Amino acid sequence: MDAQPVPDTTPAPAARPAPTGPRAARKRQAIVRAARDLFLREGFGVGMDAIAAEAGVSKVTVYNHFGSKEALFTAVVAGGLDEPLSESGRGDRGGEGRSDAPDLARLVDADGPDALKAALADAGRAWGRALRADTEGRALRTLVATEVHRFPELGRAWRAHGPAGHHPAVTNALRALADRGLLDIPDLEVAVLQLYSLLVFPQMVFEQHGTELGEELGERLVVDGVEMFLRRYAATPGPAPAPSSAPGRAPAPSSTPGS
Amino acid sequence: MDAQPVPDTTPAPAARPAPTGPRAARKRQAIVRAARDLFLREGFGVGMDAIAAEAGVSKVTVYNHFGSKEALFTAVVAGGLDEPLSESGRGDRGGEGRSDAPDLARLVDADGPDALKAALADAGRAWGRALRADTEGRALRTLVATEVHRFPELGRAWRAHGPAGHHPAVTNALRALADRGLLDIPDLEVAVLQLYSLLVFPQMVFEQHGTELGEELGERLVVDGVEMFLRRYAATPGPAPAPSSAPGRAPAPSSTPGS
DNA sequence: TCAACTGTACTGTGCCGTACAGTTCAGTTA
DNA sequence: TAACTGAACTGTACGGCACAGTACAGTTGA
Repeated sequence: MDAQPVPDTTPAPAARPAPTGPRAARKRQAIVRAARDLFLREGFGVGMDAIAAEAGVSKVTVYNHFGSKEALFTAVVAGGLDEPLSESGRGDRGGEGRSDAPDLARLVDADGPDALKAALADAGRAWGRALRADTEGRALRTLVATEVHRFPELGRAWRAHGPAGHHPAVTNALRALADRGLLDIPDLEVAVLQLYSLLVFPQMVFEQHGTELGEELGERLVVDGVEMFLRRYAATPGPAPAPSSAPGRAPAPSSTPGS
Repeated sequence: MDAQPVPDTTPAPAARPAPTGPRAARKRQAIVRAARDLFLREGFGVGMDAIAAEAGVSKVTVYNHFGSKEALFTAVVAGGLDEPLSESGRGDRGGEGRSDAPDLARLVDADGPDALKAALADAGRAWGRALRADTEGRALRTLVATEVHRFPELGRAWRAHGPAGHHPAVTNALRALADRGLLDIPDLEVAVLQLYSLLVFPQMVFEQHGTELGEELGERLVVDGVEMFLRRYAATPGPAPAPSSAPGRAPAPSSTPGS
């Protein structure tokens, strides 16, 4: 739009300095909430009047808080990305269970092959549940995917919330399990991706295509995926399990798990 | 919103009967092509003037062929879905290689574990290449995902082109391999999905998030994914490999999305 | 020859962003 | 507690712009 050489030294020459105060905070939150709902439901083409009306706020107030529609959009998206389903109770249709993140502690604390298998399957089910409940997140992803070319500044926050979002936690969990001799993982990065591939990616792909991976098929995929993952990475009980500097705790697991 | 009793009995009272003739066909094709390019690059918000200009055609001609912008959009999407990268040579940036579909014949004809492993890896690489080259398809998917709520008629064709697009071919290939005793697959539907999960879904998920699964990491995933798949499903060489020539156990023909 | 196409100018509409006059709220001082 | 004050908010109306769709007279091509 404007290619004027705006001096960065004067960030807001004539721009209102953004309202402050307790009431302003309430209004601002209402605006962001309404804008998110409408953006996710109608797309970026929704009008500012509609947003202001939905927020119960005058359109001028919207422009006093966020200088432009694009600024509002980026604020909404950035905020939505960092607030997966945070405590702000969305009374209507938001996710009910707090099962957003699977219990990774149970994973690392697994003290045997059977517990590990159960913990992995539970993690897969939790991921599936979280994905299924995260309608907003899904809409947000597709919305950003289409509009990111017009808002390059979103690229960073967008990429940060890609599939590598909570990789570190899972990576650490798998590494801990490998150090304890329960798993034998030659390529940790690949193993993490494979775990995701088997347990969560199918649902993501199906959902992105407007289809629903059925409940029953999802369960079969989780169970069989865990089976597959463990058949590949479960440490063999015989030889020295942990080569790294891990506390050499003899695991003594059973033989290869049955079907 | 609108509850007006529009008489459906007169579907096209004054609508032009759509131009015919050899010239009209050329123009029509040019319009569709330009519209697809612009829709995929700019989104549905692109102007009709821009589309007409890109097609080298008057705007009136566009409206003579397609009565409205929405009709043009649906025509473009429907056509684009059914023409993945068909022979119509897209000179500019379209996919170059004809590697769209991996060589499934080589898969079924594999005469041993090593050949099977190589064929699977090659299939994975071909899928990755096809996905990487299919920029249009990716943009089309996200575009439809965002606009499908405004064009419900697209839902059917959309869902049909989900991840289960070429499931049947792969399913048949795996079944043939199982019948020949090279694989031991208890749940065929799950096995097909797992093969996809390991070989192609990672790239799809990363691409949908604007990230790029690097070439090198992709190769590691293919190699390791094939390893994992075969470790799970390779028939044990010792005992009787093939239980029977009949499809041993494909009990769940549940609502598989796609044909 | 006649249908299809072109170029331009036009109407109408929807929407972003702003101006302005009046009103509500939150904190401060007496 | 009560009056005061200024920032924040409201409602409406408007400028300007972009765009969907049309009218019309002239031109091209099978």
